[in-house]
Amino acid sequence: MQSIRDLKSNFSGPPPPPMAPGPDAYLQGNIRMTLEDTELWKTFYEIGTEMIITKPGRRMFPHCKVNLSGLIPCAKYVLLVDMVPEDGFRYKWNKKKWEVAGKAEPQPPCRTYLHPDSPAPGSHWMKQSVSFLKLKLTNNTLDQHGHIILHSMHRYHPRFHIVQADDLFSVRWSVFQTFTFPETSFTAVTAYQNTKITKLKIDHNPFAKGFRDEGTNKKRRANKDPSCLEKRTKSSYDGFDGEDEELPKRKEEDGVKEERYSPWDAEREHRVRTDSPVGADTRDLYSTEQLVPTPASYQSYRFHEYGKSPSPSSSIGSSNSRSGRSSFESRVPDIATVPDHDSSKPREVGPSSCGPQHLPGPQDYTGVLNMSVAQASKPGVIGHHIYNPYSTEQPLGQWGGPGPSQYPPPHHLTTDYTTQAVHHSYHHGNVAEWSQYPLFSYSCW
DNA sequence: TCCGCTCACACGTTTGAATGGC
DNA sequence: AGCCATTCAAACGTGTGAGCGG
Repeated sequence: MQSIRDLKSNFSGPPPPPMAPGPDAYLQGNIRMTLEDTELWKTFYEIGTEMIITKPGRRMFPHCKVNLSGLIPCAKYVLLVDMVPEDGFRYKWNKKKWEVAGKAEPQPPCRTYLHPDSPAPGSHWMKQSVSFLKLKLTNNTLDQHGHIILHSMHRYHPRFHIVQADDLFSVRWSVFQTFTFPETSFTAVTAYQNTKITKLKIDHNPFAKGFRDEGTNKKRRANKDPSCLEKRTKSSYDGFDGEDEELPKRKEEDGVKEERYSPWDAEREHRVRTDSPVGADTRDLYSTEQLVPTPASYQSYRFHEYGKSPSPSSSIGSSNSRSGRSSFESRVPDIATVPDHDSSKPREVGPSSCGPQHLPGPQDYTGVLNMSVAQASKPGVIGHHIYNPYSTEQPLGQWGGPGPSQYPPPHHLTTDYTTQAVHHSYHHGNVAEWSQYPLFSYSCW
């Protein structure tokens, strides 16, 4: 786990460089990704972000929104997000802080969320921030809607992947550039544990406006027994003396206060001393870039110096993604996307140096990528295959030690094709083992 | 008894179809 | 006929709190 001090230095680092790179920036493969709403994310992170997971699926708040630069304007890219366990533990909320409550449960089926605009030209991704608003988290391991499946009381962080690929067919042959942001890590919960998080969510999430104190939601509260209301108000905000004005005020403070990490203090120390079920010796496999076989010439411009990354967590991590190539060839990713494909939103159609751009509408990759292009909510469209996480091809237990059939030779990535390893934009002390959390579930390739 | 999970609920936001004016 | 702005209802997203089960 990254130390608090390290984190602080990351948070208080220099402001990101301008998003518009120089004309030759992309020639150097200098793809950059910055997280939006970092102040908000940090505010949550300082307290210990929690994300509700429900059976039907719940959006994240704050939701993931990133800015991209350094892409080749006319080359097409696919954007993906998956969730990676922070460690191998299950947690419990004990009064005012999180504590380790044992080993993690077997990892649920690995899901990857495909941004609905994918694939789209680099100019499309760079012209405005890219939002993953509709990404949903669920604890339903039988989920058929393509939501990302997580375990409650476990910690995760989102991982963003940029793949240069003309279509989803060729994703598997392309180079992945992977980005993570330490402040986006969170604990998946079925009900909020830390009342400070509840209040933060209510204060910042417009959908929760009805629960704010400012005079709204009178009807609901009026129906409550005053004593209960008092009790709730007292307990809910216990220890959180910040009123609405506090947050903007805090933004003006420089850096991050160490004491705000208190929810994790004990746990952090514990984890440093405790062996992760996934093993600690592979932590340096947590690479920024996950490489998939591709012609060498194709890669030449894609590798870059990550020290320049504008990520708030930019630091030099380590190492190559090592992999066996045997598994990627026969598997396809389980890619999830939102049911309501945003194909109706304005697309990149204006003139550009790339010539006319036609962003594809929803495409039917069924049978090719085995993706749940989650039209599940639309009767009549669901006819095609929807990924079954519990098919015989994928038993549970990814974490506890996958069987050979489940995880054929170490990785689907091979050093044979990696011209160069690129460091991750940050390094946790005990991040989940990379090999255990491939971009795409092995069951899907 | 404790703890985690599910569900119904009330409330607010978002979305898109319908309508009317120009 | 076409465009734009407004209205309105349905769908959706949210946290709450009671109840259930291990």
